[in-house]
Amino acid sequence: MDPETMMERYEPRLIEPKWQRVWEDERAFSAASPSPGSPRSETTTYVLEMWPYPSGTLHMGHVLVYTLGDVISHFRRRNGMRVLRPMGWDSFGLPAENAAISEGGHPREITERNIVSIKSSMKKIGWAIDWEREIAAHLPEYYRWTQWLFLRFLEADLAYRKESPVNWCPRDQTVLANEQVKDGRCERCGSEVESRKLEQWFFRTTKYADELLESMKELEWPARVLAMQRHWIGRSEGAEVKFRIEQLGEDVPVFTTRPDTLFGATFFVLAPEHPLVERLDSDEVRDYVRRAVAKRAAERAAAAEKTGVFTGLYATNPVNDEQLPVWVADYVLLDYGSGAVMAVPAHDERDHEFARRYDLPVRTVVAPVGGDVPVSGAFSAHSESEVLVDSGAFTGLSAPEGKEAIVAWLAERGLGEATTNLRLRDWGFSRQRYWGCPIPVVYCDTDGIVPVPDAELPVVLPDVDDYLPRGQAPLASAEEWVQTSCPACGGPARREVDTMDTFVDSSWYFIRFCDPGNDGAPWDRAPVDFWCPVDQYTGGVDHATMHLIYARFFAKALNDLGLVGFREPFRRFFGNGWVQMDGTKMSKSKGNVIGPDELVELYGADPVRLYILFIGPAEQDMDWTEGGIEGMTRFVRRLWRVVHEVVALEPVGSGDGELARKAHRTIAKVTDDIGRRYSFNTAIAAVMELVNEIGRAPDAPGARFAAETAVSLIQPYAPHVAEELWTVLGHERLWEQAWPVVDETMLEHETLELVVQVNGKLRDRLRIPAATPDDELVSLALASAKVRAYLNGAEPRKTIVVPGKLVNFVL
RNA sequence: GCCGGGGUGGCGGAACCGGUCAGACGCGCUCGACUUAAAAUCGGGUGGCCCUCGGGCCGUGAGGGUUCGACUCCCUCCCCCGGCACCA
Repeated sequence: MDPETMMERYEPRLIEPKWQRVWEDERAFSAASPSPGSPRSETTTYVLEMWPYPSGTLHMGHVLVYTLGDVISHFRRRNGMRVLRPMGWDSFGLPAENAAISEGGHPREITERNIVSIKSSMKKIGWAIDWEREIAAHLPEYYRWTQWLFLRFLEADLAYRKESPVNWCPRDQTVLANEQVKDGRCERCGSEVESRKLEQWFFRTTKYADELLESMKELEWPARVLAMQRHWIGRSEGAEVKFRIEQLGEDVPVFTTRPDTLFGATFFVLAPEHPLVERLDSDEVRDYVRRAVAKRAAERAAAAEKTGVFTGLYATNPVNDEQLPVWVADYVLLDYGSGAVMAVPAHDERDHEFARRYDLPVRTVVAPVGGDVPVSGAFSAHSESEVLVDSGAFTGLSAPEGKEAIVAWLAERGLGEATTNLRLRDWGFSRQRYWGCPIPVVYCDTDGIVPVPDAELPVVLPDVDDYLPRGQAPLASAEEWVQTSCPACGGPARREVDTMDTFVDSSWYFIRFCDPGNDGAPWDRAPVDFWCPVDQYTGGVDHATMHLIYARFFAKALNDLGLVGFREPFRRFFGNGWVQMDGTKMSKSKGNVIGPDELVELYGADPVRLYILFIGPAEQDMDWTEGGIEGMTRFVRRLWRVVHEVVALEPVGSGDGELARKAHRTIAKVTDDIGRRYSFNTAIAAVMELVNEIGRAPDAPGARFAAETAVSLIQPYAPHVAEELWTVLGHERLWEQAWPVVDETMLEHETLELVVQVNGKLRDRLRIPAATPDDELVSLALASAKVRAYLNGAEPRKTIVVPGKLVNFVL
């Protein structure tokens, strides 16, 4: 192909590899480490997207999230900021292990092969990534420090081991965190989750529950994500009240958010799994419990009817010494509150339903002021404006006063106290699988749980022959590895064979990026203090109650351990939507799946990058269509042509005409859309408008300025073609050029359209000089023949003037 | 049920603080130019209804309201998506 033709046609295959090579040679996007002691400043910025799991190929979701991050990082760099924008691999986890099981091979080989392939795809899209900081969770030089951090958590009692009922996935043969169970099913494979009692490792996430809620107000995160976290943590205010069961010699605590209704309690309920239930000597109760426990959680939740059985026991209501029959019922959950409730059927819907079914009394104790006490047996929802009735010495108090007074009365007598309850559970992170970070402890008959000394890290994941999960961790079969000596006494000991949840790896990876090569510590404080916390984090909202809570927990814990200087890891978070291809119905079996590699091959990286952000608002789900990408190719070609036309015609001067004004308005719009509004689609539309206008008058004064502006503004989205056209325009190194600056005086049109309304209806539009003083607008409007026709000689009752925009006459 | 987000042309979407006949930008469709022809490209048109071709009326899920003026604010309701769900 001769040079002439190359100049005339847009050829992504030629220009994209060319510029990718230049950036690599120039180390254009490598973030230099800060010099010792250099302080973090306003112009330091850490831009990060959630690191990918290295599955075989990229998908369009990756294209969206990393292009988004790319636009932000280019934009910030060109606005004079020093940008850290790294990439790494969340490379431990089940898919590689499952692939090893079904196809043979080692998860490590599969993972590393995938990394090579996915990285090469990423490079072809031309993302501005600092590849010199690449890290991977599965490498010993990374997981050594995951283990090291675990040991610090263990020392600080932020990690502990206990037996507890856990979510068990029968298919993946492993424990799942609560966060990984959706609708009673395994989030990953969809199997129905079972409950098992196992010894497990936990992180004490609940210790930070209050702070996790409280510091949300510092975060610039989408409301939906914060709402999800708030609900997940589920803090509720109430009281713990002790009910004595004399026959068992026990004080049984219950949690209630309605201590004001204590006088309305008419029975008492224990969860079927409650420890006290085991002590009951009744065939009827044992039989009921067996059936209730056998039901899986999902079935129990879906059950239409609440069921239960009377135990023959009575519990004493501490406020009036009434004897309440004790029932065992499946609607009470063991793992919330204390696993027992006081039942107030008049003021709790569930208790009411149960009371109706088993014909238990319903006693109203809260009623509207001055109103009638509801008919006995009715259910009444709570209202803050109601007062206590039939409540002994507390009768007549308002509901909030009653709450306070009753709790105070209980507290004085040691019968209860104000407390809060959480829905959040501690994070169980033991996994009975192979491809994860080994937990660095040993079990010794004499010394119990003994941490592996720091000097012996990493505990290297040994090779095993058989990854097939059998309910015990595959590592248990590596007998030589398992047998070790106790670091404390030197006697025989066995290694922990469970591995860590991969969310542990991803709870601290963003810190490691600041000091990726450190082999003496997980990180040094200086580079971390310089870059962290992450200023702009981007990823899927599906991680709202998993990764995004775990990482926040880690930041707080690491800060308390004195290891980092921040307590929130991600100041701003943007949650991107899902990408579907042609209405989700693409499938491998139909052979109509087109991946990013083929699209880049077919259309070029720039049109793909542009289109993924042009489809719609990036926070919404979107649908990729073939037709849409072709439109984007047309736009890039039009830009290409327009720039060459402008260069050939050599329009004189920057001009102050409409084209230059349009360019300045576009700068303002694009800057605001990218920098403040996260409105990536409308920024592209604005540049399209500008290019369309240049195309209509490529020889007009200001055309050259407008063309340069268009190329400069589109660079974060389409860096290859922008760089190429920048050289056509006679410049170089666009990626490090300052972002265009708006001339405020150029934002207005030379003339503007004055809208004239009569009674709010548009009746005429007048083109007037932009500089027309406001007080002349009315007389100009009145001069309009059309307007006079509508006024019909009448004097306007009222005249509204919006400067520079409209005049409205009200008759 | 509770919490969060939405309902705008044939389609994706725009309208940012209540103010330029709502519909930017793009897709699709359509007419035209170029071509032997097609593709590509370029130019015009494209919310609905009526029309004497000047324009008129209606129109942002439904119904009310506030306002000179409402896609935008308030009330009532319907529908869709996401999260949680016997959480006491």
